[in-house]
Amino acid sequence: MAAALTRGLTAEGFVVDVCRDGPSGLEAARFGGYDAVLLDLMLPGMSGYTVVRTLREEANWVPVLVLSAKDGEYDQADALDYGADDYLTKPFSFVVLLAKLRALVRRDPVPRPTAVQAHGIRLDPATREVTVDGAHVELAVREFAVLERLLAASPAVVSKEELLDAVWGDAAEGVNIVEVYVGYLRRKLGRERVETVRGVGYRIAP
Amino acid sequence: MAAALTRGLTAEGFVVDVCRDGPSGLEAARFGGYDAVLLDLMLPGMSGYTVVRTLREEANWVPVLVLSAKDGEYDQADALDYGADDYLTKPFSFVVLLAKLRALVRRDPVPRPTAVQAHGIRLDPATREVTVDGAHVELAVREFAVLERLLAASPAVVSKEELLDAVWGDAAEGVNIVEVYVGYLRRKLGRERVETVRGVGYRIAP
DNA sequence: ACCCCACCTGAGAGGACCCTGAGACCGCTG
DNA sequence: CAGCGGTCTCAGGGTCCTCTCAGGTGGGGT
Repeated sequence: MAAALTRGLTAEGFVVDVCRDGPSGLEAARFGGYDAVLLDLMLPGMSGYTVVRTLREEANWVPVLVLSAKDGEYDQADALDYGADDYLTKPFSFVVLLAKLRALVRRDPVPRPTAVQAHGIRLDPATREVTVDGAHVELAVREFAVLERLLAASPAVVSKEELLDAVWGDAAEGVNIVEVYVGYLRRKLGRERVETVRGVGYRIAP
Repeated sequence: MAAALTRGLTAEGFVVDVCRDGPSGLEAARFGGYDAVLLDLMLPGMSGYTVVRTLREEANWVPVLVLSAKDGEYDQADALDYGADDYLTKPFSFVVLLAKLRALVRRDPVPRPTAVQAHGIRLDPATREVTVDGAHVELAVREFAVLERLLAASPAVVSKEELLDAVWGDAAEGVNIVEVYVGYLRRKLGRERVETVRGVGYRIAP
């Protein structure tokens, strides 16, 4: 199959390198400077999951398109949560593969971590897990949403109005509810983690 | 289905607005300031293709996740080529939808306006951080606004009337308040940082 | 040398802004 | 039904920002 894909992609104008096992693919992705990686999940030596997760942990955001015979829905979700950008199940159409590949290459190579992280606070949108300096913290849905917004903006300051709009939507009443939830967050994360910028809003403490 | 999705996404902490036809959806996407758009291809009034293509032609790059009962391979390719960011075919798994949506939302971090800087004074509008020769300085909202204006104009001189108009607006009373706030700034930044040009105004000292 | 006027500043009133405890409401669970 | 966790409103109280005012200072023109 690697040979067939190489032929097809080359005919479409792509320049293709092939690796035949996990470790060598990881090595190539690390240092090859590729525009995109086409990754099979079933690899000798190292699973595709491990490859993509390792890359992301190393802050390598090369676009990864995962390719697999598996088709359980949770496999897709898993691959995406591990940091893959897109997913194709075999048997797949070459036309679709081309379209997805082009879409990936078009994208800006901006860092896209699966988890948001700043100043000791880690938040994983997929698993709803939040840790502060490694310690696990339980958050309610609203609290989680507020923290997510603050982390996404960090180190910038987020106004109460923006938080209100992002978390409560247009039907929001007043900004006091934001103050209350920031209070809840401080109680759970630690008093100093969320900083008030008087007259402006809140931010994650540096 | 819209109701079911709204319920599910709301439970996950998303804020959801629903539009039931193409034109109203397009309008909402244009002006709603959304983090992402979930778009069905089969819409009354205007096809989803048209919606996403129109948005892209208007240079609106809001992330779009297309959702459709169609499953021909060319539909997927078409949607992606029209500018959609990702694609899901019905019936789809809610877990996968969530994963894809999160991947889209975290894609592009908000572009931060760059910091203003002049003669040892650095001011970052996003983080509201002000440093003088590297030392951090705390400023109130009004003080910040005055300094921002002075820095933006630097090395030019800014008249009191212009500062008054820029910071206090039309309802301004007298220029003495400007003098008072320049005094506050000098106290915090250092006496020599803001220079008085008698009869004209103020400027950042060279 | 003198004086006028632009500018500076300390004091203090008032209030905007923010935090928080108490409690109502709701849906879920045992 | 009682208990509980999550959500939200409300009012009281503390902090510090904002602005006014009046008196002081000094530059520069005559």
